[in-house]
Amino acid sequence: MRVPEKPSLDGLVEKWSALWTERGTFRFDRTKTRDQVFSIDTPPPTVSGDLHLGHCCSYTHTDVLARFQRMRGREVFYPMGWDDNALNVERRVQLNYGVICDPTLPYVEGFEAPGPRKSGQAPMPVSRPNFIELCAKYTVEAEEAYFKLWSDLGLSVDWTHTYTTIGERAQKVSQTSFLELMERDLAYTSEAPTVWDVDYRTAVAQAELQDREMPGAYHRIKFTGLDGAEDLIIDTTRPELIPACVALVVHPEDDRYRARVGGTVRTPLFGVRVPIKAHELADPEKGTGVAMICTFGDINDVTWWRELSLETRGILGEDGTLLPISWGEPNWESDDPAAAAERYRTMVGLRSERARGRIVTLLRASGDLLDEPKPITHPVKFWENGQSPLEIVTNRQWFIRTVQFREELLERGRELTWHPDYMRVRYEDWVKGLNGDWNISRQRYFGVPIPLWYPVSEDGEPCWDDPIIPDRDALPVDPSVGVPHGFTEEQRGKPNGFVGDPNVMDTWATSSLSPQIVGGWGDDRDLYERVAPFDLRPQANDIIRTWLFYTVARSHMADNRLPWTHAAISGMVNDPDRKKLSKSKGNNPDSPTNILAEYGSDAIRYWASGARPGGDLIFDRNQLKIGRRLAMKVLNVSRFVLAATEDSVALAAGHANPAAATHPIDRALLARLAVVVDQSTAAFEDFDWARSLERTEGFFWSFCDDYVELVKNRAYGSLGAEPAASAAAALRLSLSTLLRLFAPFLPYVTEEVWSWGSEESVHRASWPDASAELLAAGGAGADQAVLESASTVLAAIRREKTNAKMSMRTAVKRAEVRGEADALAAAQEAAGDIAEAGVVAELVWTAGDGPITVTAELELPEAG
RNA sequence: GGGCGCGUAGCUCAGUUGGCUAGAGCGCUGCCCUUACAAGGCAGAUGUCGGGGGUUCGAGUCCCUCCGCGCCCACCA
Repeated sequence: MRVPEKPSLDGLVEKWSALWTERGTFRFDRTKTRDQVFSIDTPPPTVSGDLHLGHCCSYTHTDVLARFQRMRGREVFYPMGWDDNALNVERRVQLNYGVICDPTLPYVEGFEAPGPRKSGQAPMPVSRPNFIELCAKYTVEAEEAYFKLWSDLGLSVDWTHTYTTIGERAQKVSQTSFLELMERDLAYTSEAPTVWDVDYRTAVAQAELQDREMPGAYHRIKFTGLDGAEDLIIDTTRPELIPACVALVVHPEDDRYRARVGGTVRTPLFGVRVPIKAHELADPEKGTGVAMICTFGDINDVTWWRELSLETRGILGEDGTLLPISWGEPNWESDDPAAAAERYRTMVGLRSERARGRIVTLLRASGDLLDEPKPITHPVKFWENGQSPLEIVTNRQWFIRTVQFREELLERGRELTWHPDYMRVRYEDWVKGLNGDWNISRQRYFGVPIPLWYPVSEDGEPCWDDPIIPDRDALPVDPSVGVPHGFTEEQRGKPNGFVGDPNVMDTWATSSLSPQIVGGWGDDRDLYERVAPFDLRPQANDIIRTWLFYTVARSHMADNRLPWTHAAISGMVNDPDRKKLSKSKGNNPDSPTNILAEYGSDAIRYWASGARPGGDLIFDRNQLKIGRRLAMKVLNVSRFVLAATEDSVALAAGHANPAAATHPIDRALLARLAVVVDQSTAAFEDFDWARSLERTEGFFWSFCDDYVELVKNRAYGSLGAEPAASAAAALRLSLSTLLRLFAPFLPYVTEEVWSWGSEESVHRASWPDASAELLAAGGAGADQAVLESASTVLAAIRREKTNAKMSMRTAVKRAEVRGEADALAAAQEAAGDIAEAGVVAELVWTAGDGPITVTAELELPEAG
């Protein structure tokens, strides 16, 4: 037993993080079988973002659950991954190194990046391989920072099972899975209207869309009626798309326009004849009830275009600017091609917003703008990390089928156990609202390549529908570098040669395979069978529609089962004004590293663990302070218990003398603690870490404030050896139990204290068992009222002293305790302890009515 | 527009199937260096449980309704 004189929290994080690693405390034992294992499909954090407290929060929740399961005897498979395969990384690299990728450039050996660019300075174009090198460099550095934080936070991860989503193994799994889906026609390519980010020049998926309130304006515009028919008036926020107009649409039931359906009008400025169509999606209440269909302004346009079989007049290029058009040619017929061309010429090369300004001038001049634009704010779709509104352009993409599995995926959602249960609704809403298959191709560079080549025909055209598939054992491949069987590099891009697919996969297309990647699927069947399907998917609620949904979908398609049995969903961290923490909002209080240094890991974990499953958490320094105080209290009370009871009993559970806790108040304590253990355990089994902590903490403070105060002197031996042994047994057993109950939450301080009396880690100790330990040691059948009543009497005596403005050490000549008979009798069982703790010479018990009251006659100090 | 969650002390939150005078911590006020702990301890004050209606012997808890906040989905001409 090595109990320090002056215990301290300083240095515990460094000390124990290092020792746990050195001793392999959290190493996964892969000899264990599936039923002995508890496997966790840990979220791989996106390493491109800034570290913030939200990370600390949800990862703490996972770790707390992992530690509980480990102590319960499960062999915990708890790996970590880094999601470094992403457009997000490219964004950061562009910013940090001042470069932009230009795949046409050749590789430069020993390239030095210019660094963050100054305002007005253009980014330096670099080759694709150079760009990827920079991405790799960036992710390595970023991952070190993440590792440091996770390690300091005390995550009990087995770091020998770490993966990155850009790593070779992930690429292989991702490409293998893609090819399997392709073989089964569950992945397909198609040229179609695509939601497009014009800055990053890539497609994005439905799940990555985000609405932002943006200023806009209604423009009231006249379409000319033909053959004597009246003009039709529309309201639009996007007049610049008039050249892309292919039809007008009204609701079939709208009497104002019913007669016009099937007719034709002429577009303003460009003189194009467009049909008037009817469709239920047209809302008579919106604007004039007539909508302009353009190819394409929004997702509705795509629906109308498809369902009404309209023409295509695409005017937007992949960079978001208006393309040149040959007015008068097929598909661009105009009643006055020369005028159309003259007007349109001034808009070419502009992005939507500037083109809009330009066309308003033109419309005003032509008299087709009937009113001044009426400013409004309206929601506009953005890529969640983008800066410009999304456009819709038509090009070739790869898709994974999801829509046809809607019902089956809903069923999977019902099969999964959600913590909390109501999070299932978000999943169901999302699945019900799927409006297209999952677009997995991204026109980017730092990602898992689509592992395909395409033959090039005699006339130099790639045959997109006839891909050349690599051998499975050659995976992963990068088709921009590798050459397919039967071809040579010289044939790349040549007639009768081949081209590589230029695209990479959406990051979710790889991270949705995290169970397969980390579980050894494909390469290590033995491991996979020991861990899959996983027990737990922990994650935050903001990525239910992406990561959770995609993982369920992939598992359903590949294995026809759920990837895991439980999903534990965390909330978000908000600032005190309930706004999401975000650097751009300037409310990111401090880096987690600084917070860790200031309050300590246990304090952060305490704060994080206060969030219920699914519940949001408010950043609150106060809670951090309390957490630190709790850790300090654990240290101090442990010191007292161990020092005061040394040589009485051994610390570890099972070594306590079961017969030793004989005193009624000690037995009452054990009985009460037994209830706490049962409640904490039940809460944990239901994945409710917050409740477990709350139960333990509540007990702990009353243990310190009341019980320890009551029995302190007796434990020192003031009432003799046998009463002291009883107190010592109860104190030690309680401490041992409390340390283990706290261990998942406060791993550092509990490990420190545990180490004073044990060579083993508290994190490999067994979770407390109420009946085997506490009830067997004397708690069985004990009257808990003894502790409660004795505490009440002690508090009343303290109150007397406080009221008299006297020290707690002040002696009491005589104290009369009045109260209802049962409570009195219970307190009387602890008379000796009360007298010791209150420094009472004579205790008098008087039965009466009502709650316990005490009248104390204090030993007043002599005057002068 | 549809849905989910939330609304309890100045603040952050417990209050599990309805049951004694509604709790904790922080903050506030006062007292105390008490040999585990002064970056501490002890004690005290503090509430129309968002509003209104209903069921019940009894409602913070169940039902209806309204208000407010957060989020998700849809719409976004």
